[in-house]
Amino acid sequence: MTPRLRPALPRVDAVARVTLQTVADKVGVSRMTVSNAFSRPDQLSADLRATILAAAEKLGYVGPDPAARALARGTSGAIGVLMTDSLAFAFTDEVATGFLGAVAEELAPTGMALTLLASSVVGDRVPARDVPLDGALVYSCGLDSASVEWLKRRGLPIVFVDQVPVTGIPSVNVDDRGGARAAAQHVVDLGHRRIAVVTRELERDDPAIVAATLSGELHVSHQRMLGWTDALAAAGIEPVVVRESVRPPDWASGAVERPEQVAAREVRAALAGPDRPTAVLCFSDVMAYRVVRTAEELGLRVPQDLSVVGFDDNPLASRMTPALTTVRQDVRGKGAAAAAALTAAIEAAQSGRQGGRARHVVLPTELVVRDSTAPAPPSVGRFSRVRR
Amino acid sequence: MTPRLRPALPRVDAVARVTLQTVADKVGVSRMTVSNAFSRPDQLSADLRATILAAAEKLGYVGPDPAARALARGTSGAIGVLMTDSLAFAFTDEVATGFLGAVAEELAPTGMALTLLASSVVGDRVPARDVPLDGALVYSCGLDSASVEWLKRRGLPIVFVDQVPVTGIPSVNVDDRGGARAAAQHVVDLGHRRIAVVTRELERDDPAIVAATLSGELHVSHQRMLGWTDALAAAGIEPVVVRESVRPPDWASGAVERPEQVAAREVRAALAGPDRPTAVLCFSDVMAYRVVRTAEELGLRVPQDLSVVGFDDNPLASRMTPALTTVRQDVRGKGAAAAAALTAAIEAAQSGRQGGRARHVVLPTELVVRDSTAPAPPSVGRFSRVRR
DNA sequence: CCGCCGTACTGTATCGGTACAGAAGGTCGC
DNA sequence: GCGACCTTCTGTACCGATACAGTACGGCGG
Repeated sequence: MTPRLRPALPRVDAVARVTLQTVADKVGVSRMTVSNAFSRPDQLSADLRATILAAAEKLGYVGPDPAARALARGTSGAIGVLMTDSLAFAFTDEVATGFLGAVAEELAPTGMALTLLASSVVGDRVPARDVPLDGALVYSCGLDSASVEWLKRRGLPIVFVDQVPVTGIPSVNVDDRGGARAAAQHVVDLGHRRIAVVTRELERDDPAIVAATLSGELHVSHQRMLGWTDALAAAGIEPVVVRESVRPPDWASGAVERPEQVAAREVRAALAGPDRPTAVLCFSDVMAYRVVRTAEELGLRVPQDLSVVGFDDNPLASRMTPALTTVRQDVRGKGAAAAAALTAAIEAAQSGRQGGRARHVVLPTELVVRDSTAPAPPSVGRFSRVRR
Repeated sequence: MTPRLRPALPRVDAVARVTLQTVADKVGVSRMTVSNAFSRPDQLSADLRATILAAAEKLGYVGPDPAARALARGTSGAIGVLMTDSLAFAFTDEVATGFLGAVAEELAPTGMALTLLASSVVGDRVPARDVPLDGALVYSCGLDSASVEWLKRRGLPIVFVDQVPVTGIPSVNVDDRGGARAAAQHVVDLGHRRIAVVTRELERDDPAIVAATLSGELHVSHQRMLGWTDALAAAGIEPVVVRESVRPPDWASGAVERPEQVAAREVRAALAGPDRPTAVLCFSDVMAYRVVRTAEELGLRVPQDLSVVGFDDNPLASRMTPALTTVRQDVRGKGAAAAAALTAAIEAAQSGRQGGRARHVVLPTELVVRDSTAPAPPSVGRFSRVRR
């Protein structure tokens, strides 16, 4: 009964559509004058403008159609943010909300709207390709880089955030490596020698993962790993590594556990052994939170038996018990910088300037010591021995 | 030096713009065929399509321009959410993030983007009027209703959330009045007789506030107030009312306090008197949190000296100490219902049906008793006497 | 009285596509 | 051998505006 397959829109012309022309005919002026009445009031006399506006009101004309205006002007008034597959992430993860809140605040004075783009593809809809936009932020995107490609190909002004910097594209990053190094050095300084690292999947056999790592899709994970090993290697320590998959569970193939459940199981196994680590460095505060809970379930006290360090300084870190030692990144500063860089790029593009060299911003990180780290417990277990 | 005043976009035609026509000329087919190659692959032979795609690639054609497509098809692939003035609110308030997260999840299978619209007006940019959209959610908008008017006038499919229902426009609400009634009844049942209410500004002399209340801009505040007084009046109790302004501080006029600071001062005054209330009903959990902190500063114990009830069941409510007694609303359910209603309305509009009567959904609320409420303390003070 | 200028409005050419109704040519059934 | 029919393309007519280069005209200085 209902013609579903056609994507087109058989307009609802109960009342034949009212356009500039309708109004122009009614008043007896040119279409252009009506356009000016709405968009460039200084171009016509106040009297005529009033007449036109009145006629428009009577006819039910509501002003220039946004889509037509976007086409003619070449501007749509919206800025995109390309996110990980799930849009809900933008509202769920406290680090993401902090970042986006700052972006929104920075954008407020420009009067632009903020369009959240999923990087997933549904049917033949690809938001990054199909939605009218003036520019976009690419924020810590997952494996699915097709959408990033689309944004680039469209020639939109874009800014990379938490992605590997690329020449020609402005980027905003955080000193992930330095922060991770400080975290690792911290536990080393506390005397820990058996140390585990819990992070996102990295450098596995899966070609897609390797490619993603190399191409910078997993840039942040990579940098933090480098930072940890900087400090650990210098101390002659080889960490135990637990990796959490970055792929969503493939329910169809019989995988019934979510990635974090799998990781939790592995963490539990690592913490249960006789040579269990005495310190754990985590990719994020959320992961650290799970590690602390797992440790508690195993009867381990944090920090007496196990030290745990997170990353991000998520609000969760100071809220949880024990308060988490972590590496703070200035999430809001990152958002503000990204938004500023993007508006600058958009303005440059619109004013014809080819833009003066893309800047690459790297914001500092800072170790925040709280209650989840303590000196290494006196050695126990047959392999334990403090070196030096 | 730089032509700043012109809003127009002097195209960056370093390379003359590549369009369908360019490709068509190159391949020697009609423009329409190239369009079909990209948008309706079933309309031409695989061979020709491959040829066209190859030529397009070589010429640097990236696919149909979103703005032009939006105009021609009448669809932009984005759904708007009109928010309170500050967009940052969308990422700051935990109730809002819960709602929007659910909206995003419900929208995911449609492949639509989510555009956040500030209701403020910057210069001559009015997002609600200027951004191409397929439909919009109007979420608990503040005083500034001009943007709502724009959405309505554009004839977009819209859904009201936490606004007063209007015939012809689908709406999703929560049983605010019933929830507030339950909250009030709860403290009455606990024996409280001196009760305060902390809410948003309502029914003041300011004509704008009155208008906003009547027109439903402050619908939620109004309903909750009605619910409280339902129960309190039945018990013969007249509450003390503290109102928090809904207007942002007018720094220019010398107001140096934020509305919540002003309210905090008034709450403090109310709680400091000899006939201080023994229970406080709050518009939101966030307000309740502040009341608890203020009480503590005054040396009052919650709940022994003062019972406090919130509203929303914000995650904050179960996180704080003492855990907050509150009225739970199903924020995620609200988001899912709103998104579903909107997609239905959009489909109806696109398929030409005039849509079968706008539905008005009201979701239930539920009193959640935690640790911030207790029986009224034995009466003290000269006016105290338990009635009945 | 003439040329110059500013104001107010108009004409034309896009902006870059899509929808829909053909047209051309080949296949199939009888 | 001929018409129905399918596949594959094409032509035309929009979608609803804006930009820019005029044109018309009244006032003003010389």
